[in-house]
Amino acid sequence: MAQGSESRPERISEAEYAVMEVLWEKSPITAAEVCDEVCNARGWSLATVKTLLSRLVTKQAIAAEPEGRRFLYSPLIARADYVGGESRRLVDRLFGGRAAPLFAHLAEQEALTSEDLAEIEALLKELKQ
Amino acid sequence: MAQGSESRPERISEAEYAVMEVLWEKSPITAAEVCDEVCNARGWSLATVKTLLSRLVTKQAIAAEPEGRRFLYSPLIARADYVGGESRRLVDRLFGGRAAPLFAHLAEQEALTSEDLAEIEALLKELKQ
DNA sequence: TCGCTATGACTACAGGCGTAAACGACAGCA
DNA sequence: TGCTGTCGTTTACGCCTGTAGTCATAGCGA
Repeated sequence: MAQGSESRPERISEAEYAVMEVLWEKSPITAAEVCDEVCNARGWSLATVKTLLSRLVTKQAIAAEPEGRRFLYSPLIARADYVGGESRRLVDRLFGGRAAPLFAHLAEQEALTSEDLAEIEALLKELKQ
Repeated sequence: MAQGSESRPERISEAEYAVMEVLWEKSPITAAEVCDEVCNARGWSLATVKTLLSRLVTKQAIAAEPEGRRFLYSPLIARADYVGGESRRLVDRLFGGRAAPLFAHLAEQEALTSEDLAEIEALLKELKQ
């Protein structure tokens, strides 16, 4: 890890993640626009979204650029990075870093569609060459 | 929602999970024995372990059976259930329930050892018949 | 120019978590 | 029989999270 001190990705909570998803979908956007996307779905008020945005700014997960008298928010961390990090965390924590057991679990739970299987198979083929 | 009230698996926090791991490894055991296993590794005092055990009992994740004047604790939920649930949560939250993208991510991050690949391949073969 | 309105900052508060000390009961030893 | 050490229980407390209200303010329309 070493030098990555100020880039430390402070943990993003679940509510915050919902906001991030909107920004990843479309950015830069205003707080009101974010609210349009999630307030209904989650039963939030605009105030809640603003708080979450502030916290994300503090955590350096997003940037706020002044536009007139309001802000336009954009993600600072890539979706792939976050998702990758979380996946890794889970695999490390629950499966000792090994991906195969995770896969076995999903298979056991029948959480894998035949589509999934086909895609994974294709990926495997790709990885092997 | 309705009826599923008492079977609701209350969320287990990360610290609690560390305790669960000990119980899954060996049970029933006493609080002191749990402490032997984790206090050093996590820098906890016995008191902390006791608190976590109580909370787990409240959450009905473990059972406390009186033995003399102390308790022997045992897991009430299976490791596989917990692990499976958490995996599912992650896949749902981050990948819309699809396992293939998770797999793709792990592959991209080179989080897959060749061993993993072999195992997954074997599993795939099994699943296909 | 003056009040309305949209906007971010600040404040709030309850609940969960991490960590632990204090307390009270009790069993065993002296 | 009284002390002491061992248990589980209770209480504590600060931080993070979810959720939201209030405040000051800067423009915009009248």
